[in-house]
Amino acid sequence: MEIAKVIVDVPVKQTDRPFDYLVPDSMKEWIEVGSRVGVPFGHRTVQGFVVDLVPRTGEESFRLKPIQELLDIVPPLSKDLVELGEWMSDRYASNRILSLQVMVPTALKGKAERYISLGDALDGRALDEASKEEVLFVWGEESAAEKVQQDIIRFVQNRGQVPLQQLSRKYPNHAALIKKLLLSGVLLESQAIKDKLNKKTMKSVQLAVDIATAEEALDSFPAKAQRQKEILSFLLEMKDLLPMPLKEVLATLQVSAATVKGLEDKGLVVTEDVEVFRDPYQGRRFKPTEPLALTEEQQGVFASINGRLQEHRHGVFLLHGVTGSGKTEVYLQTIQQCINQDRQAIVLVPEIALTPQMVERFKGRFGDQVAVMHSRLSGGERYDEWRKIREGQVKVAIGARSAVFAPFSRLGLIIMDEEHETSYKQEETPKYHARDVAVKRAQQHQAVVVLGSATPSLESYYAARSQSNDDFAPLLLEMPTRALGNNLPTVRIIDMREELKDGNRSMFSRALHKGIEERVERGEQTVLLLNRRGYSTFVMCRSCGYVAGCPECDISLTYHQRSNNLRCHYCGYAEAAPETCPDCGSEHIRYFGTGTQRVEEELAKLFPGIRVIRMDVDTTTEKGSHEKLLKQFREKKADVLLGTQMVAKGLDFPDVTLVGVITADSALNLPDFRAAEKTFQLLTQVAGRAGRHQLPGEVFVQSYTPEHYSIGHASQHDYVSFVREELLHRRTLQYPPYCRLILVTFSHEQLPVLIRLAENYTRLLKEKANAAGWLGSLDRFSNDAFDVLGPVASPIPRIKNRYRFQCMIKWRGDVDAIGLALATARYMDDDVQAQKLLISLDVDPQMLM
DNA sequence: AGCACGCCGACT
DNA sequence: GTCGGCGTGCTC
Repeated sequence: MEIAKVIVDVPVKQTDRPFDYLVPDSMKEWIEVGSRVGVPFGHRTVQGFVVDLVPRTGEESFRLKPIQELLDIVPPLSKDLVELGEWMSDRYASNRILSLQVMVPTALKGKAERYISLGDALDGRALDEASKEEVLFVWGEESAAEKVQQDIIRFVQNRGQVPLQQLSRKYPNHAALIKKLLLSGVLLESQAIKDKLNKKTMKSVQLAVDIATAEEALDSFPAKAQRQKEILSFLLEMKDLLPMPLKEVLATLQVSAATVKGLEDKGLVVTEDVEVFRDPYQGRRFKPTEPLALTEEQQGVFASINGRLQEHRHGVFLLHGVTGSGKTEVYLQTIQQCINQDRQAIVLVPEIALTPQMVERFKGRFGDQVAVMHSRLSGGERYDEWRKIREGQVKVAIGARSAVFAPFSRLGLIIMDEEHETSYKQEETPKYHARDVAVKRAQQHQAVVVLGSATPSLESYYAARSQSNDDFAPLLLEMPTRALGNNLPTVRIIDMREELKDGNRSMFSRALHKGIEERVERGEQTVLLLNRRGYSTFVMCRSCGYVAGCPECDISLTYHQRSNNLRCHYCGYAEAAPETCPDCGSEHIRYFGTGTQRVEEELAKLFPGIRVIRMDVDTTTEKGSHEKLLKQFREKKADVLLGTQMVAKGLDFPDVTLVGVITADSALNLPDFRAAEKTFQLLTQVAGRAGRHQLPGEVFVQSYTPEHYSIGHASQHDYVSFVREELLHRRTLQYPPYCRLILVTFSHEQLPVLIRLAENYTRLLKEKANAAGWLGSLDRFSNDAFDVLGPVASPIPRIKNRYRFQCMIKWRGDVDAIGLALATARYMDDDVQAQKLLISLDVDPQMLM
């Protein structure tokens, strides 16, 4: 007999440790590390994951409870994923259960359901014979309730087991009665874990006898059952594709289900429920693609990566390639090598719904060996794609952040495209960065990681260049030229202050205006980008300066045209859009922030008859709408594609010869040390959208701060110079990559309490760091450093009526900053409990809000 | 997180 | 005298 260590699904720190359970003999062969189980926990049943199995030692085990149920035949997690989960919990200060849960589809987050069955107070005897008197005797009740009691008991008896919910729904006014029946032992309550959704099945037809017998039967078939004969001969023809969905048989042969039933009665075929995989790409055809001949540059990069792959040795590569340099083809051919080794590959993309073209290329090359993990898939679709991976039906998984956990058993390669994207960092617990998880997973599997980008994050680039960072030091590979040999487009920066000075108050500069005009005349296309990061359409009164804000969060409300209301981004609060100022009654209330709708209106005014496709949150909420809009644009059903960031990513249209950025600098003023980096990345990326094919491209960037180095270097396509300048700033201010950050956020309902506790925390942290001899070394150029800034009010100082303060830890080298930050939070457990303080840690934060 | 146990107010 | 309010503490 073994003991299983189980992490239970109760995400609080008191239970954030393994609990011991006996493994019943019946499950002995089936329970593994990574199994999902239902266990009795306190007075209820909860779901948990087995993280270890140890031999039973004796005395202690008589106090242990046994595992109640095993929830899957194939364990959803493997040993290496369980280890990875533990690593994540340590690294990102997360509960163990949350780290494990994030690795499996949400469909497997089961919850206990209560069931009612007949208890032994009736001793199994039929109700009519024995129990009527007995039951009544048990509670000594009379007539009125009598009938209902009998009803309930019969109901349960007939079904054996009834979900409590169902029973309560049927007898809504008799909760007390049910309770009594439970107490007296007539009814019995049990609990079992129920998954969020079931496997989808489909009625299918299969031969019930072997081929020879079936053929024999076919020859001697009674003449009057011609239809049945047709079916049987069809099934024999299709014998390699059995079982075949019943629907398909009926549709192909134009027969009815009754005919099939006739065959079934003869014992020649059977119908059965066969598990089907929902395929979100079903019926879609992907143009097959053949490997392209690599350029010399691509060949060199491919050789480096493939060399390491063939050695079955872990390695990380940072592939810095300009837009259009053909990174994807390198990925594809590397993956082919990986598949040839009978190993599997993961492809990570920032947000898969935004890059349908990428999916098409992978599906086109590898067909149904590819599983796609979309954020817009339904829970069931997601689960099915995941099972294809777990059950070894596919060789390649492509998806966003969480695809890094794709449960492959022989992982050979992880590719992360657009490595610099912030969406790789999860903002909810566990706040992991897919890049770091990818490196860790690859280490476990002796696999290769390829980080690709035209604008690598400063962290990765610096680590690659200096080769000093011991955490991970990727090897730098460069692809500086475009694969098709065409030039990067000319970028022209337009000073909007000059435009204003010359009396042009429109949002389009004269140059951009002329550019669009020319494209429309020539039948070429234009992409217009509105950089709205940190921007929103807020409501302000021009008379008194009133700004509509959320009553529970200190943040301005966003105007939504479609529903004509104002909404809070953070808590969902909504109110009707005012027509007059609620404060002073003035009618001069205006909606600010240049929305895409306003640009669209302006375009329509300036260029009568122009066809515009607008792509923003308003027009892309529907499933598949994104793809649809892009398809329309590709088919030249519009002259202009107008949108926010989402138009900048990975799109490739042959007839786009002009890209316009309406306001390049709207992100530059944000309180974020990465503002310049983000601006540079966005501009570089959008500039890469133009002139990728035969036609030469042109890019116009409108800006109010054209002298800013991020705009200047982006216009020259000069990543290296930008990095040099940006690194100087980062070093001066001591920001990543020269140190690492931990953001500690405190929240509480009362401001004074919050401030006191936040200050306590910071003071404690400093004391401990001081005692360890770490503190204050940040300014000096020492290898080890630790410093704490704050506490200060968070950039959003109140959310859902809780005030927020934060402090920032900067550290580097050989100090256990994460451990210390966590230990200090634990030290304040009493306050957390008694004062209802919340402390949250974000290791290596991407957003400082 | 749940859920039970436990100790003090407004009701038959 | 009882129903029930939610504070406190535990869960293999």
